[in-house]
Amino acid sequence: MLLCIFTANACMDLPFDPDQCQPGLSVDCVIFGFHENDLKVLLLKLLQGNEWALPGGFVFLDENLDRAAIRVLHERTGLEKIFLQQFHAFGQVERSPVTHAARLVQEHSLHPGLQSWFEQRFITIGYYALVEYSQVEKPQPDYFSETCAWFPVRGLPHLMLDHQAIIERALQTVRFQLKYQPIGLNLLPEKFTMPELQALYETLLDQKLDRRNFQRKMLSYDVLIRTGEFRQGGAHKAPVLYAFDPVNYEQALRNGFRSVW
Amino acid sequence: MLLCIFTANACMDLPFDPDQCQPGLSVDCVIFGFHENDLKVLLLKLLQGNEWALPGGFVFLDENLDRAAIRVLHERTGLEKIFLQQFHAFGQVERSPVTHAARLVQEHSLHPGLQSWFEQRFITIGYYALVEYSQVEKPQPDYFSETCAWFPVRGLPHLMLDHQAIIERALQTVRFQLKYQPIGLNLLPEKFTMPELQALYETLLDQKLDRRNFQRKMLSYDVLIRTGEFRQGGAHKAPVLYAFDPVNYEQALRNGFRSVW
DNA sequence: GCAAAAGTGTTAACTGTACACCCATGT
DNA sequence: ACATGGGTGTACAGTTAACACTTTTGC
Repeated sequence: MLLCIFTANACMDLPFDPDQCQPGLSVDCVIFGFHENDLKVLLLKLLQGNEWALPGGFVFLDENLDRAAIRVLHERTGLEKIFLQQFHAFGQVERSPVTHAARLVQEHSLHPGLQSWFEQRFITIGYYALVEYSQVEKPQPDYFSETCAWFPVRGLPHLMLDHQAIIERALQTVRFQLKYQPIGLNLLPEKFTMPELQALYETLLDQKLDRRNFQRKMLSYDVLIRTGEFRQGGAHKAPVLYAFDPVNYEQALRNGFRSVW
Repeated sequence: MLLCIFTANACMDLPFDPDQCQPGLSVDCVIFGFHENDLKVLLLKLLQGNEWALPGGFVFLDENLDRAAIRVLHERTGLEKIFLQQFHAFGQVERSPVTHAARLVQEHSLHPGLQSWFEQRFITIGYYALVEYSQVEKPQPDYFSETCAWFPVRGLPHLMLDHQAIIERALQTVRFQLKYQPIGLNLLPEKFTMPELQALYETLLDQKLDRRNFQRKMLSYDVLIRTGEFRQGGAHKAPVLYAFDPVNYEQALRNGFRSVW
């Protein structure tokens, strides 16, 4: 069977060689972007079908798991060196129904030579990324999809398989992290204002925060550097521009903000 | 190749049928127990060899990932319905060197019919469990091992592959959780005293805590029930026995102790 | 009675919350 | 001038940390 796929690939120019991939394993990336006070997720529209899916991919046999996730992210967004975190392995049997591959082939969304590969039972490792929306100029669809676009997390289209649940879980993880670890690096431009950072927190938490207390608490975490510059051109008083202190940020990521005991 | 293993299994009575397992995937359980103010981990000693390993296993094709972890835990400890949490997927290429299986066969630790199965590149999903030491009467070795025993986390033997790193990561996760979520259910007997709970925290954190402040803070989390009974027979004043409130405990697990924002 | 372990209480320092006030900018 | 967004300050409430005192038990 494996040999058969390999032969198929040799003559049909498939996008990847299943024989070179870890069987039954995939990575899926929940790529969050922040734009116009709205949290967005990057999704792919499958060829021919009406379903959308998370950017994902397979893991080459000689490729580290994290590397595979970074590769997927890079192929879709062109970004490198961004914050990418594994958050959960999804391994329910029901998440990869055998009928799924046949349907995709029928709808001409999938090359028949890959049907058996897609009929495997898959476990997927979920990663989430926080990227700066404006830096992603042209999201690239992959071999299986026709469009790549941002969607607000509160207005997602119909998603393939359990991808809705994967996004939910990623959001939950991000919200939890928000309480105890710093967040915002890679999700905001290099220099940003305190109100912009606050807007990010308010969006993620879905909750209004007090401007003045937010500023004080944020500064007390000691992960921000006041650049001395200001955001000019706004309609009102020019706000101070901050940047993250990479060293302290990293440390806070590891240890958490508070030593409760 | 797969057919070959299947045939082998049919005539050689192997402990599992590789054809019925998710290829290249395993689960490993870091089972923590608490005894004599010491945090222990349950390990298996491989047949013939001098190496120890985490209790682990493979995932049947029709078995949920979590189920597989629960099964492994149950087979080793006899315990059911215990707190088991997935914490990380380990997917470095280097973690499963191809030479490993050959060496095991050479040392007669592994049946030659399984060599090719073990030569795959494996991704393992790490789970950690917190169990009550005394409830595990007789830890059971599996097909590949001769002994099953507890080791103090500060005195581990030489471990197979990257199992040392897996334990480290599990410990780190538990310590982080300790700050923000309740812990101790399943790790302590049903009824326990405040000093016992404190000893658990001190062991996990590797740090002395103030007895009086600990008690107050712990009670403020509202996850403890004062049973009204006392631990008799000690050399000194009989301490109050507490139990966890299952409902509040569950809730605190989900939401964390503090709403920081 | 004493030492050691356990329960309860007090106070001062710190942290968080809810505001008030002032400054800069475009209309 | 004034509406609006932004920076800084203050006072009160709540929480935490440090430490004292009392109770119980075995020797």
